[in-house]
Amino acid sequence: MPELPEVETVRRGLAKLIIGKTIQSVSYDTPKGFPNAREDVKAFLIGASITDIRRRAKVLIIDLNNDYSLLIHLKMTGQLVFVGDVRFGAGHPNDSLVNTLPDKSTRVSFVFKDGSRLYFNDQRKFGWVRLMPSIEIPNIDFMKKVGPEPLEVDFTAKQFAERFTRRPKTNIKAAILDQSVIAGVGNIYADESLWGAKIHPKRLVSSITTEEFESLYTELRKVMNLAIEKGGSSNSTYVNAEGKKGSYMDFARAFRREGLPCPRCGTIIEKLRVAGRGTHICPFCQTL
DNA sequence: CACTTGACCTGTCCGC
DNA sequence: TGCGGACAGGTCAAGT
Repeated sequence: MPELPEVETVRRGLAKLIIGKTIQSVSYDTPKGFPNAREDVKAFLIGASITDIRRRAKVLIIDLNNDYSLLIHLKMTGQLVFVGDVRFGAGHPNDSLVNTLPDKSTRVSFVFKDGSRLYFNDQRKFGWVRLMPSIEIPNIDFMKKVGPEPLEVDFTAKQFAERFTRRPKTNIKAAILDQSVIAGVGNIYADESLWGAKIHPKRLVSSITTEEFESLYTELRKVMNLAIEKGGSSNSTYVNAEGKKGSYMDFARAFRREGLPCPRCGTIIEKLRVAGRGTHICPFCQTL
């Protein structure tokens, strides 16, 4: 799923909906949905209140008032959906999804003291939730190796290009998907930004010029900011914290547009496989 | 070591 | 309709 813009959309939605709420009960499947639940997580969760919701790369961090935090990764099909009042039932202004939860892909359910609920749904079961002391978060392997946040205001094009020097012999698409190079980029926004910068995804990193890195930096930030503005991309399962889809796909220029004309030159967009992922390019604008 | 490929799961879509 | 295979927003472990 969910890449940086989708996770950020969920974060913003949840921040408005659940900060300050107190957990009354929690249920989960183990070990898939909640791998460390065996460590008696309920003792730390029940009675705790949510103080903040942060994001690092594609990981959501829900801070509790007892110095513990929940880390959540949505992977491909994860959803975090808040249901304000289950008594509304059919006819509630929210999308129908909130009226049908929990369902067979629900992996973790939180019930708050006011009766509202938060569901972690994940069709493919790749996602996870973990509880850990907040102070230990920076020490986990992922946080130690993950690259910089591309939308930070003080993150420059020069810093962006410098990050890629660690992967000189791979192709640019594999490098931009590598979370240790840049945080939060996934398949959609890799394709969209490479199209914007007119760079073929199979180009070797070592062949990319300074000007091309500057263009890729600009396009990536533009595309991700637009995606956040549009509430993310919903190909199939992605929804925000209120169960609603994002509309970035209406603005996509290459991703999943094979067979359609390039918005820039009219050449038909092609689909190929790069770094093991479906990849979409304009064969006229993006050449090897 | 750097890089690439398969595995993890369930569901859907497409061709026969 | 049914069945098989490919594929899907991500990341690891295991291969080369």
